[in-house]
Amino acid sequence: MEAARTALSATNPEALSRQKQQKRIGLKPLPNAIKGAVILRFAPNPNGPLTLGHARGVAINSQYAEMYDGKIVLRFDDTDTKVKPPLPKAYSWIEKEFEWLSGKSADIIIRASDRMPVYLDYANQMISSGFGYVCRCSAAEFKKLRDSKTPCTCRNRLIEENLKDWDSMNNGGIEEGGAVVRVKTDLQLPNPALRDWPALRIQHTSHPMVGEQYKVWPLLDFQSAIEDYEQGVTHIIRGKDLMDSTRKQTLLYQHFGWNYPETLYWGRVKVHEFGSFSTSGMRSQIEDGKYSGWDDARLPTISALRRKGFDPAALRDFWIELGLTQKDISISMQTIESFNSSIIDKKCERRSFIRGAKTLHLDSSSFSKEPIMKVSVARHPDGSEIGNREWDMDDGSILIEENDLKNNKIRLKDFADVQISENKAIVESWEKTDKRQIVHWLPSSMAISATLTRNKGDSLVIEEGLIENFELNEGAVIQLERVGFARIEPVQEDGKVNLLFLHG
RNA sequence: GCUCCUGUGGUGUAGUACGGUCCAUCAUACCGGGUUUUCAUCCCGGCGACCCGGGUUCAAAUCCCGGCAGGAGCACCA
Repeated sequence: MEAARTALSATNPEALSRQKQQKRIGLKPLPNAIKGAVILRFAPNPNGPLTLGHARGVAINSQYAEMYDGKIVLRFDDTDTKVKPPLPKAYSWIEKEFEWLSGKSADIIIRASDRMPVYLDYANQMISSGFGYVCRCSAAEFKKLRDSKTPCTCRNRLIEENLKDWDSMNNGGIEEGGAVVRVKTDLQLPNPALRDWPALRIQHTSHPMVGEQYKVWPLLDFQSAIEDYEQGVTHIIRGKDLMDSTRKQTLLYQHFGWNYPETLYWGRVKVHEFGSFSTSGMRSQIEDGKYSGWDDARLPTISALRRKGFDPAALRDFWIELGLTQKDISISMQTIESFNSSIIDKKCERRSFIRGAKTLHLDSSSFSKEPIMKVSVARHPDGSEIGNREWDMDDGSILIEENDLKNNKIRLKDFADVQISENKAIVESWEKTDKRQIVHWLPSSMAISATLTRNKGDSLVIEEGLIENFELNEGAVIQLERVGFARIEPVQEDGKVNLLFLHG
């Protein structure tokens, strides 16, 4: 060690006196990014609303857009009508969710299905120029040929013949599965996924947005590549499962003489509590009635998180802290919740919620002749939310949780030390005099019945209780004292208050 | 099978391009303590990691070689 130091002091003395390592804050710089000239895109399939996983794409892309004064394109990749067909309502849901998550709407919004003429035109160019061809082989036949690096018989036909087949693909003359358009690549490429990859295929099913006017639809690798070029996208950030897609698209760009955008990847994310996010899986389970809708509290959708009361800034902070690593990771909702707590705690008012209520009669006779009529407690302990909640004591009957009756000397929070004796709570002191347990409570006259729903794994647990009837505004996120955060759901016909548990 | 990616504490993450700043950053979780009229918040302390093996070097988390482990793609899905 000493020898190393002396060697160092001779050759590289400044190395001995540098600062301690700090953690980099925020996202690392984008490669080759010019401020003001960055164009990013977020391209979901509108087969359902956004999930927690999509939030990563929104958060990171919009953060980079902000860092570089760039633009962000929201593009609906809706070119599949069979496997993951578009859900018409999802388009506007996604636009709104994007806006909610990023705090502003996308700079440009486009639907691939509206851009079909562009894609078909490029496909036509590709065939006319000879770097694309119509392949009539079945998928299975082609796979065999591809694996042995041999061209299929369709590959070397004349351009005129290809154009003729292209026309009949487009006018419905060829059945679904009867032909695809392939991009010519080097068949000796070591990566089998890249050899003469398919760019467009036939779908005769009706598209929910544009109907039956197109018989040929581009696949993701082609549509996305063309559209990125058309929009001038400079940086693509996508999952690393799409690495081969980048390589395929780069080959296509070479044919067209274009430069491929800078591309960055992230790894797969699982959340302990939810597993992975499959929009189509959720969709079928909602249709089967297993979940009440996309905002069912058990689902990892943005709509469910929003309904529970997550703050979009917490979601953003969380994803930006995770950054852009290519590692496959498994994270816990607890981490997201702690981001959320730190944002919402200071602005959530407190309310008392009593489960398993036990009625006691308050006896303050040894302190005052007159019964106590009013109690005033803070909306928030730190005064971040200024003001008080005014409680009307009425006949002096109060409620506490049965669980809190284990001790017979307790402190009613913000009120009095009491001794429990049968059904009486006898006031011993107004001031806090000892270390006895502090419990939350409520005058009976302030109580209104309520339910608290929380998701435990894949089930919903509903607790009945009584909530403090003081400014219960629909949609507000409040902190139930000694319970946790919850959001007030729309009031039902029976007047009952429904609370949806957020987290502790 | 072919192709590609990734391995830093319980979970994430910084540092790796150009080896010394690193007895390795920060957060979260957990444990302990303090403040507080909530089991909330806040504060303090603790805990605990460079996948393995070689090599190069005065010096390796960082470079090289070889293993091992995990993940992804090879769809007429996105």
